[in-house]
Amino acid sequence: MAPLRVGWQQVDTYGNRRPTMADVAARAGVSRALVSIVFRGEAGASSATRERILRVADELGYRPDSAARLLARDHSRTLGVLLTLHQPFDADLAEAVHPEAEKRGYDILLATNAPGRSERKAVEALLSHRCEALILLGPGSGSTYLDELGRRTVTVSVGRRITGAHVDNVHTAEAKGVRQAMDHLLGLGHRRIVHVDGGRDPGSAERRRAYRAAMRRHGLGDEIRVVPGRQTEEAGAAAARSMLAERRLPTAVLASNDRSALGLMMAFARAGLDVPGDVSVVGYDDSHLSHLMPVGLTTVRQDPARLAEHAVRFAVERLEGEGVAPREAVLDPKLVVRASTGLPRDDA
Amino acid sequence: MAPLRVGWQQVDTYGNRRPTMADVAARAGVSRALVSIVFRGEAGASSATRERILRVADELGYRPDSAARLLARDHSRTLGVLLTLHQPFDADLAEAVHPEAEKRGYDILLATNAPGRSERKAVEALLSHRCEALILLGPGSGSTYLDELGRRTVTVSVGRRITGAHVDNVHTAEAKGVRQAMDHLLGLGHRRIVHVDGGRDPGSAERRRAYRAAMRRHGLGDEIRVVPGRQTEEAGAAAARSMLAERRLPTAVLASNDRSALGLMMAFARAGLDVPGDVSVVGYDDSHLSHLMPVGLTTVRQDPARLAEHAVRFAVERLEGEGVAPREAVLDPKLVVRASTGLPRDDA
DNA sequence: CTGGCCAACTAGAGCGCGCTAGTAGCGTGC
DNA sequence: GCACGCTACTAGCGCGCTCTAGTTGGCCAG
Repeated sequence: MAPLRVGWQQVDTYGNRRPTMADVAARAGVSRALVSIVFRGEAGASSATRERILRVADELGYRPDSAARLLARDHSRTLGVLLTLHQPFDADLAEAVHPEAEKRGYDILLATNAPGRSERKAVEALLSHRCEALILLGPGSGSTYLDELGRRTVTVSVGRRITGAHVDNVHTAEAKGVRQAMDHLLGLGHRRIVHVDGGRDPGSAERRRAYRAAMRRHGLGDEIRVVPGRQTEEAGAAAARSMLAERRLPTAVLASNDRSALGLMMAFARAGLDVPGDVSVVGYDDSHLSHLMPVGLTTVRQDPARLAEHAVRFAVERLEGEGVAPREAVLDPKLVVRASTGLPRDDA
Repeated sequence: MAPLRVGWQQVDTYGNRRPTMADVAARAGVSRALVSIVFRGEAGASSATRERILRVADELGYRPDSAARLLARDHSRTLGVLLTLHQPFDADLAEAVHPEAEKRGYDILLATNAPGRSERKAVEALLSHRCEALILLGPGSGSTYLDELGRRTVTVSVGRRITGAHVDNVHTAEAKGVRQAMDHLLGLGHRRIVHVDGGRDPGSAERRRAYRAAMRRHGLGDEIRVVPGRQTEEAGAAAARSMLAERRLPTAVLASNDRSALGLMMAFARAGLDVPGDVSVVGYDDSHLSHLMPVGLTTVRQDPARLAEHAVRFAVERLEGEGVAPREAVLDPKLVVRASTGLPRDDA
């Protein structure tokens, strides 16, 4: 005798089984396959039948089951996105990825890394859900792991350039952005320009390097000063406090991103310093806060929509084109001058 | 003759099929069922076999397939979380939900609503992935829809109190928080206190009501003034500008949340006003920026960890306990006094 | 020696879909 | 008249797992 399955699955609070394709097919008087055709939007059903099936499905409250779909399909048509919830720029990116993926007929699955929840774990979760490609927003993992990952799965790194790994890269030309910012500061007459570093956060290494290069190019190698930090308001504020404590206030600060710049400005304000009267501040990202700040923040704009567009395109083209090699897209950033930068103070 | 499946599924960039339980079983010389038992951590395998299976799985790089698992299981043990990426408080909550769910053996699936991507769509996505319960962070949908949803699926609303719908509610005692804030302001001698509203954003209605009640209770019914807004920095700044334009500056402003308060403070600063010298500002949430602000923000603290804990507990208990009715948890907020509030200016 | 019990393990249906191979029915051209 | 093509539809396997209902073998009591 056939074994009977006792526990029924997927019941609502009334104990009703949730309807499946078979239910719709039975009620519409057609085969399951035809319902499948209709729901996939494929050719092969007359418009009359199509409408009837959709009507019946609606009556029953039928919704396709992603789990079953994922399992049965040759291609899951799902992109996994890894982000850090607390990075507003990641939110901008993730939001831009959505419509871009939809346009190409792909679904999105989100996973987050947070303190206590490692990036690897989040990636494993995405892969276990059959994501065909991964879009990693500012991944923190080492390039060895990412290389391994990139060979298993189509992988795109956004906002952090991964060298020597089998992954697509999409990022802005950090060096170019920093150079614009530095030229702007140097043009105003600043010499004692400090860089508040972003530590291991995405883009930081490139920005730091570009700062150093710009200083040297202008014969200011001796003035190079990098204050350690991270891409958070807290770190920016801490950096400001440490500069104040050391009584070595520069005339200008180039922050690793807007959040750090925001922290800097807040701490300077607390100390009674005027921006840009006493010290100029430049950020990076052009987050939505930059133009709201009491003193509008001069910053380097990155365009999340275009970054997202390239990321999705790279992923999809590599999934669909046979044997396409990983590529790199480098977008041009643009300096946005607002009120947080001005002439150096007199005593300097 | 049996039809042959041509397209193989889930291949890596080398064209290798990803290993399944059957592969592990074959290599370890056991049945698939036993591998399943081991990976589910159930009793019924000797520790020697257990270790061997895990070793073989590791050698092959086997990872369980969530899609298949979801499909086969009686209970998916998956909670769907809906959030707004751009709300930092949602990020705090979502981050706190994760470990709480894990502790109870549940998985998390994230979905976001964004401009252009409706909440319903996000919810449908979660349901299609077989989430057993939904944890909605500040849901924006109407109670009719949420009621319908709550009867189909175990649903918890966090941060927004939904009345008359079959859902669990977890939120702070908004009235109590606002009352504390108002008592603080009134105690300082403020009378002309304006509320900058959060519009339809979560918690706004309760906060607005509590503001009105507090004003009336102190015989200040005539002074009640609600400036429309939203829970964003932009809206706060706009509200500040409109107050300045009307030349009717209150002595204190109670904002709907910290983001709005931040916008207010920035706009006031731009206008050359001193906080709290010219105007006091109170926020809501106690986001991590509150204590970094140039002038520390007086605000009402909500504890995201405790909110998350209750939300997960409600969901899980209702899933596992038969016929448990939806409940409500109301957590006590706490006023945190910092530097953004002080005595009313003299002319008032 | 027999029977019973338990721990360790296996067989195989089925979750809800996608997809290939097939069929039925109906013009259409010669 | 028949071959042909085309549209509209169906049959049924298999995706990788879970889970019920077994089976097997070893050990011990009677």
